[in-house]
Amino acid sequence: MTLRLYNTATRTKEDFIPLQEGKVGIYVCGVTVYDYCHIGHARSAIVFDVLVRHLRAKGYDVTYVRNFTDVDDKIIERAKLTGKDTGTLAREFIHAFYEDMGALGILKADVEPRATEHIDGMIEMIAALLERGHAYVSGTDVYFSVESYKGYGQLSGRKLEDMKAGSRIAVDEHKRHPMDFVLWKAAKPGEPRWDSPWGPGRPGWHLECSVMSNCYLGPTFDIHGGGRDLLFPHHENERAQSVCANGGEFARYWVHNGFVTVESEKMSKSLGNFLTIRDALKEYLPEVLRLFLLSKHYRGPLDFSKSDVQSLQAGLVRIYRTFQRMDELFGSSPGVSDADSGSPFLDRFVEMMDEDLNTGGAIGLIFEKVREMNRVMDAAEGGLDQETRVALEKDRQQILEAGRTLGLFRERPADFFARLADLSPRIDPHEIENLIEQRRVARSQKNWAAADAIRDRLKGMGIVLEDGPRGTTWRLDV
RNA sequence: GGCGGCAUAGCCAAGAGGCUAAGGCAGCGGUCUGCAAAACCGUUAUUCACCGGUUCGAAUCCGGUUGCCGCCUCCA
Repeated sequence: MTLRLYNTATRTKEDFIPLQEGKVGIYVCGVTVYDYCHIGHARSAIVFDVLVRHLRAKGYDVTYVRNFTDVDDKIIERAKLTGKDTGTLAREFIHAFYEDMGALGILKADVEPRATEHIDGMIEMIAALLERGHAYVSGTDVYFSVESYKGYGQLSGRKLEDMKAGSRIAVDEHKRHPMDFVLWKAAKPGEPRWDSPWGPGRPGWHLECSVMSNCYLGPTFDIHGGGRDLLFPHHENERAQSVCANGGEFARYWVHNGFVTVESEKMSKSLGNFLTIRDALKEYLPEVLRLFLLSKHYRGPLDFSKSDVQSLQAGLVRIYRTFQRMDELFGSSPGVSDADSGSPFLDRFVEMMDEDLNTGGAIGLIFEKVREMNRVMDAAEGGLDQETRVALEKDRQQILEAGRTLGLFRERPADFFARLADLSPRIDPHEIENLIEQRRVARSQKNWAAADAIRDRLKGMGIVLEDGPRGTTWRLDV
């Protein structure tokens, strides 16, 4: 089966055929490390994490490159504000990035280069662009000339003439064309600087991705990813530089993820709805966020609303409850040889994922499977025969397999529910156990009124009781 | 002003020419239970923003209308 990917460059879904059979090179624009990552960064990271996992599950040998932008105007500005030097600031937020993304189960990329490690390569690329007539020195800076590249605008689907007419482009006397962009920027006093043939300064933002992708993946590679907003100007500029300097095709498939809004509003610091990953993790479990962010197709916009996240949480709870029920029924893992191939469920799952990463549809499949498993367990009230046990375990293994691609179901059910309970710190297990014991006594005397009063009291505390054959258990009402 | 996207039940969301329009959440009825909870069963869109067109056949393709949204400036 062939993966089909929507290619922003052609605006159509295409069969994914890698440059070299069996191998995939993918470059994803990472973050600028001057602040904590927000839920939008999380979506992007998860989308490409899932893309890479899916490619690997399909047997591809993937080289995944994701950069850190650790020199940039915003970092310099933030460093000034906090009195730190830019290197320290960048290191701190790279550390925070790993903490946040690690919590969300996002795998590390194979190569995670930092812009400041590739200054030499950037200087070389600027020299090459100057030599080929695609760049010019103006004052203390070096600019890329967009008019020197006839393909400029092709990727994002715009024409230079249209952009010239746009009123939002600031006129800059140093530029030959308003859309020309800086390749090398002279350092002002106190700013980080590197020596170059054009004087001390720092590279322009777009340059690093051109240099690093070329360094690790070559002048032509398979997939380039990033947020929708990076399409223009960043990706357009990146492509222009790379094609002009290296002569390759640059990226063959462009994959862009849609934006996250919060309660229907775009995240912005002025609105105060800037939701960081670490804040979101105070309220929701990592897998709840992950499931939520994957519940909708990656290309569309996604609104992060409390009620929608909670409805996905309720669904995830049901899935884990099913796993827990199996554990109770026959221990944590009876061990099933996964040798037997031929799984209609996994075939359908892969088929869904192959269709431009239809994670929403794939999740639907998982829920159907979960219902089927519960049905089987309901039916086998008296006890499970060996055949049924094996079938159930096989089902579980298949869901876990699908979960490995989505980065879900990594927890043991007991841990999942414990962590869920930990998010509500107000509860006192001793008090609850005590009340349950009182209720047990009342129930044994068939004093239903007293028993129900206790249950109502716990209900008011957000605790739900479940009376089972082996006594009463409690859980948080979710 | 330029370019692009989206509109499917109470909410979220798959489906991209033809089997009864996935799935989740919420609701309602039922099985189970002392009563509940959980789980399961049933139920909730004769219809996919609106109007035309193409077709034997359209939620899916084409044109138009309306309404949201994004990018065009640093941004995942």
